[in-house]
Amino acid sequence: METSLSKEEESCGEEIVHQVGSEKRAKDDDGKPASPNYHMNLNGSKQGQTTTKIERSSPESESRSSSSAKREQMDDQLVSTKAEMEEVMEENQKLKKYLDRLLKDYRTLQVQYRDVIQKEANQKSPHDTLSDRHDHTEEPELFALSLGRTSSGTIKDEMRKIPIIEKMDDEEDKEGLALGLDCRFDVPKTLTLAVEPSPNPSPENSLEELKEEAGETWPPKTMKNARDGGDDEISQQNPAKRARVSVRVRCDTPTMNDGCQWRKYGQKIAKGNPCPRAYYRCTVAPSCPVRKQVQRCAEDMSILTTTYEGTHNHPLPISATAMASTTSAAASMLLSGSSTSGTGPSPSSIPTTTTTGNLNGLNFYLSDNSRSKPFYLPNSSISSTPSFPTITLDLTSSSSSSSSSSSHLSRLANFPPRYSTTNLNFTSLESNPLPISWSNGMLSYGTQPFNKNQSTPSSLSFGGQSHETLYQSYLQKNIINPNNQQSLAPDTIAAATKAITSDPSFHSALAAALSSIICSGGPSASTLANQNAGEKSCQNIKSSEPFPILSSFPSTSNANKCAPSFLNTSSSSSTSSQPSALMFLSPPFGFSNSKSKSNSPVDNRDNVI
DNA sequence: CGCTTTTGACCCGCGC
DNA sequence: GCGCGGGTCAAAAGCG
Repeated sequence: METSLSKEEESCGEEIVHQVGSEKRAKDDDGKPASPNYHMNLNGSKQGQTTTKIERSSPESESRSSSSAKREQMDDQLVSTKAEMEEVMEENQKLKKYLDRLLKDYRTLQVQYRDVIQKEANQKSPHDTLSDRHDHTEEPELFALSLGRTSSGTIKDEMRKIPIIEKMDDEEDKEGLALGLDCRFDVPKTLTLAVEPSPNPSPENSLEELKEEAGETWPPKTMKNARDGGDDEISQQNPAKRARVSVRVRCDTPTMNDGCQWRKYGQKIAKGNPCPRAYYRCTVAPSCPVRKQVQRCAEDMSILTTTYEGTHNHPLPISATAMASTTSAAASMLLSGSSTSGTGPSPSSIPTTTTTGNLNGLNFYLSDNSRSKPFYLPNSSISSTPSFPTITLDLTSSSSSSSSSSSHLSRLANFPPRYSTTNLNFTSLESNPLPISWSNGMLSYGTQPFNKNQSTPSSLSFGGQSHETLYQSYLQKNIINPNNQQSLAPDTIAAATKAITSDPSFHSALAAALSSIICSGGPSASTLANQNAGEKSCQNIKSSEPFPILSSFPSTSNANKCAPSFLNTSSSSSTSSQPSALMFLSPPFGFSNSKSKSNSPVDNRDNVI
């Protein structure tokens, strides 16, 4: 630096350019002031955002006055910039807090909804109550294969966690940056809640505890025990209780970016599918037990199936928490499916109990038997290995198709699930009275067409009322209150779902919660840049305004490689003149702009998957 | 040099 | 008991 400055002095003659902080050195090199004429570059100023040049031509008076005027101007600029920055930071803090609250609300909704489902199940089979099962087996019914959330443990355990979560909230508020999906709400006394801990485990929730809750360790007990001959706890564990969440998306990239970091540890040609199945484990934390399998669909190579198993025991990137929420919701549906005895179209040759229905907009396909495999392998046989209940989020159907649900089912008929799966087809029906649809990673809400560039949809209004309040009031009115419990159809989960989802308050709350996910997500929101992008997408939110539904679908050209197919199969592409999607589920479902290599682990090297 | 991917080997559970 | 298929390990290779 010094050398270059000296050279500059020599070369510049009378005019010297140097930086603040080097001024003295430059001036004293020859013992004299370097020059009466110089430019002072404030580029290295602490603010780092204001660059101002001060030009002093000569010691004449008019030059001095001009210089002082410029100094004043610079000061004004500095002051205004500082004020502006403070405003922005303040607003940023508000937004973060607001977003945090919305995420918590979303968690709350999930928990309470699951509780309703659980109550339904308990009512239906009083001899096999949840508490009984817990007492006898210590195996939680409220499993959440939630990738970052654990709901294992008894209800009492979960209840004990509530103060912990609140404590974490406080800590997060202090930090002002953490965006957990934890809940904070007043627990109704009449409501038994299974509150899932934050993906950011508190010290009280040690990793070991989380592992125990999840019933998992790494290496998985199944392997560990088998090889070490260790404790036989796992052998007592019903493998059917270990759920998986499978996500089917159309994706051209080797893997979909879900916000986590994965390391490939194996690849196998599965029977019935020429495409190899890749095995990944989470590398965000060394001891994280979460694994995922990635495989292309045999009948449609553009469909990528990603199956998640396990629960993260570490804080998750924001986009990963979005996925966690999604999978958690799916796991909740899986739970409901397991507690639903309805039977539907089931291929005669396949020992599958199937439940189909339209849960007021959620077209679901539930199938259940003792064996489950996450992948549709049309030419495969039933697996001989024990497996886990699997819920499949089919995001490949086009919502533009008016018969999306039936087409989905017909496809299932053509390629029946040889393995037990629980499939959720979040595809809208035109007759859908509840304007929630979710297809190809896009979740739409509302009946009014909504331009994604529009920041505030008319169909959504939260007013000044907290959706948390709205939902809780609804719960009190229609669900929690035992007097009104009969307003729910007692024998079907569908009725419960319908009752919940048909309520406008729930609509609002759900929309807000999901929007919060949208804001928190991004194709690679684990990176700071994309976190900023995610925050950016939320910057339109004013806490005093009705919650705007944002289009957070990446608009950048490198948003994701899957976007084309993704958009092509959606009724609400960003270029559509009549978009129906009010909310775009930001890519927990990847569509990666693979910033990190580990986010697209197979990358180009794997030319098969 | 450290991390990740590749890939053959190995182990296990299940059905026959 | 054997074979099959799924899942994982671990050494070697690749990559930045």
